[in-house]
Amino acid sequence: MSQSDRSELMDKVVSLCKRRGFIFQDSEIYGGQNGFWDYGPLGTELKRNVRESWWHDMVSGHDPIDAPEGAPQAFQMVGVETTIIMNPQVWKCSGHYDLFVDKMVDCKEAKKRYRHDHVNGRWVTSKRKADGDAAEPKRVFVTAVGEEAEIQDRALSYFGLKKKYVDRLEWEGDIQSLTEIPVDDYSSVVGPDASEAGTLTAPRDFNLMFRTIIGALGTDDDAAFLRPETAQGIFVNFKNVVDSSRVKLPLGICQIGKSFRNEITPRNFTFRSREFEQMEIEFFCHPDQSQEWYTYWRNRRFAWYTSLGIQSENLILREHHKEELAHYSVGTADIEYAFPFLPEGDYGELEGVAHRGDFDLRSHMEGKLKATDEGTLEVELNEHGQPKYRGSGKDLTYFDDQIRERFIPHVIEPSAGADRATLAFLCEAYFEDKQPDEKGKMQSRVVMRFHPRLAPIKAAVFPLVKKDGQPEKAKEIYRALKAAGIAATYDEQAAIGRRYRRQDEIGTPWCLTVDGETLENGTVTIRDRDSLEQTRISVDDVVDEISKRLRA
RNA sequence: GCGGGUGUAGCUCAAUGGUAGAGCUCCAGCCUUCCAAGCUGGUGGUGAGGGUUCGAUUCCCUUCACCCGCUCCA
Repeated sequence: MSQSDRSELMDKVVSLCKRRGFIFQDSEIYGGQNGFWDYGPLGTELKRNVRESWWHDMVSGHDPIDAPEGAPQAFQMVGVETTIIMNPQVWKCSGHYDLFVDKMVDCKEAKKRYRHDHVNGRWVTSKRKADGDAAEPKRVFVTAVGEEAEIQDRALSYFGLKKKYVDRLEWEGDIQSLTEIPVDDYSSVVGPDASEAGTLTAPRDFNLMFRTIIGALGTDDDAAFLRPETAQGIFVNFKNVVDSSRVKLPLGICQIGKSFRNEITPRNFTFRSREFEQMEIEFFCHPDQSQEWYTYWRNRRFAWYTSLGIQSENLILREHHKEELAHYSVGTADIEYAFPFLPEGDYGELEGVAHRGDFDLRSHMEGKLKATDEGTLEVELNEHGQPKYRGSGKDLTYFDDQIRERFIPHVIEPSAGADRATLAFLCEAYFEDKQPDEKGKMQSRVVMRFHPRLAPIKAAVFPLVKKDGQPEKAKEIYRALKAAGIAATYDEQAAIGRRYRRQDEIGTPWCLTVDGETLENGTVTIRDRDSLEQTRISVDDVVDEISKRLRA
């Protein structure tokens, strides 16, 4: 598909979403709200089906007695539902607080990130050794995260001067915070760990967590945060679940819920939203087995998307490179979909499957961890030698009474985006074909080819004509379907062909039509959305037949 | 965050410094025995705020949203 075809396809999906009530811009009558989206009646059903399929396939339908295909052994899966606002200490220990709250500048050369207000510097002019003797003097703003002496060292090193030539540095003004330097001058700023000028990005807000206040009279001291991921609610409840639920490792604890991130650039329809829903599993296992489980979950989660109708050529499993990995992660793979708003060959993340080691449980025991130069983790200390953020101090280890061993479980985290999955299913389902009309002329048709499990409406019931007792019979069938818990709709409006097309456009897999024969022999036609084939079945078998096809 | 573009009915698109039109959709009826465009009627709109003007959908400013590129992606 060409680039313009892809972008046209995306436009059509967005347009259909609005036209048929899948997705609306949030607060649209007030001009909208960047990064927030609402689901309409059909979108709500679709997303519910995504969530319910996930919950069924991962939790409620899971068989803990025997090992599923490909799994190293049998395991248990349970659910929790934790709060959006948690004790702020959770985010301090998880590491989100430090990363998510301040204005930061990044150094493209040193690949480091600094708090904007922690970087200090001073204007200085001198000749640069590297540029040769004939070179003009340069004026730069040399910075360091420390104090005056350090800035001088940095300047000497930038100009390539030995310490005894310190008088060749022509200082100008006092030490200033980087916050006082206009961004236009950043091409002359030498970053704290850079060898060249101009490697710092403009300062950016990293208030990526939404802040709120607890208590009606709350002040900033009562600040709290909306969770940026549901995972921490699982980690802090690990001990509760183990102690209360007669569960053993290996164990998956699952949660579906809203999360909030103040994205810098919300874009691409619902793909990057500021309020979004996650479907997360934290899978706890013995450290010796964690590699096997990591491989298992990667493959299992990939297969989940294809089982619900995503073509495997539109889906990739991308293993992260070493440099991409968080410092605690042994491995991470993204499950990515070829969204049509991306260039050909590019994929967008639906789900990340991360091997997180013991980082999370340890952080909540000991306090915020940081990586050492040797690549191990230790508690980050403040200037008094105390933990920067104190952990809970609770024992979150696990005792395995089979092998009589106590250990901190390792965690495999398959973390899926419910809205991203929903969007992928929408894009994947969109299809146009040509079908003959009543005169045999070919007409274009828009059809959403949702997997029946995901389709917002499973069956539509029509009387062929609005007379001869057909509507009454059709309504009976419609009510029988509803009573059986099958999402159904009834429509007697307009010509039969038009009614079929309306259902095609919202992805209803089957249409049942009452006609003259129905009243004679008690059969109706059942029409398949994709093949347009019609067969006759007994009215009495309708509910069973639809149920059977839904399970197929 | 920066630069460019766009914003008229549910959708696709017209038009104009002087009463904003069409097709499709939708709704109400008629007609209709299986795949959208037969008939009649109807609902409905200039993203928001301000300015210029006798009068602004049109010109100007601000703002919001969306799209594209850059940046970013914890």
